[in-house]
Amino acid sequence: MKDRIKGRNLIEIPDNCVIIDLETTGYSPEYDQIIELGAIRIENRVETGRFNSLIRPRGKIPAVISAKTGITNDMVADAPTIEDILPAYIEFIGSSIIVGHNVSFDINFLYDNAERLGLGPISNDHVNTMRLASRLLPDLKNRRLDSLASALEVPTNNRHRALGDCQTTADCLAALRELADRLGGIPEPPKPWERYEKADARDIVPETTEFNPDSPIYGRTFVFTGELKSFTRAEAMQKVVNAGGNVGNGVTRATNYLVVGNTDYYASINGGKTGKMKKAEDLALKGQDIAIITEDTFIDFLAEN
DNA sequence: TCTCCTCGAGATCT
DNA sequence: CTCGAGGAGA
Repeated sequence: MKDRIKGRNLIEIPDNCVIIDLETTGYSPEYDQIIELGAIRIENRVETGRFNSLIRPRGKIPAVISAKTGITNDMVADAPTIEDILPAYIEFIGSSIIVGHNVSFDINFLYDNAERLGLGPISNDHVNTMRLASRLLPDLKNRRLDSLASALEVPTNNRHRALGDCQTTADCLAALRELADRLGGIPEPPKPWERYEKADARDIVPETTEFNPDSPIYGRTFVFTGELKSFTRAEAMQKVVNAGGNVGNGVTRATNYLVVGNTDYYASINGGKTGKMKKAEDLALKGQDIAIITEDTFIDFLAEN
């Protein structure tokens, strides 16, 4: 891998920045070339200038790229070369914070071309709108620019042309700023354990409408305690409702089965029984149709479904 | 059960 | 970069 002395990757929504986008002949800064440069300067949240130029590469533009961008060999026949135009582009950017969608892609192309032409390292601090999207719109199905714009109700024009994508990114940045203001800031990324879905019985809904009435799970109400080995608690609850059973968070008069996972930790600090286990035993003594079963028995139930 | 870590895989850009 | 799996320690 190539070592680049780049600026800092910031998590913020700057009031002053330059939004950039490049069109290239491919994904590799080493083997592919820039065929269009675009930039929009933002000062105090207002556009104060833009830069746009097609670039004539050495050799031909691959057909797949022309299909994607609409940039053809004819269009760049009279365009300047990267050597002609890059100094002006870098001057336009100046020392501003650079903003872009997956901005490392664009910066890497700029960095390598600038280095090759003796124009010094591109060491500007930068903001990646894809990262902002992860923080502010964590439920997005994907983080492509189209999806981000759609979620933020930002119109997209001239997609896959440099200036068009700059404009889309600029509009998304403004919308993300509003969203951040509403949320009181940019949220921290979820901790690894926070990425797992919480096991709240009220959130579990069946994924099917066809149940087997002969299943030992059908029509019965399950509650879990301890740490399950074969699946998360949410997954186990899902399996129950998918088999026509019900789930609860705690042991009640409606509970038929208490499934016990690994309770070693509690066993080490308590009398070996969780509160749910004590309550289940209590209800069983009072004649309730409730049984305490192991995770293995529960798995057997699933197999009979 | 809660907290926190590492590792590999997948995503995104043209 | 983020996410999911899996494990360590309390």
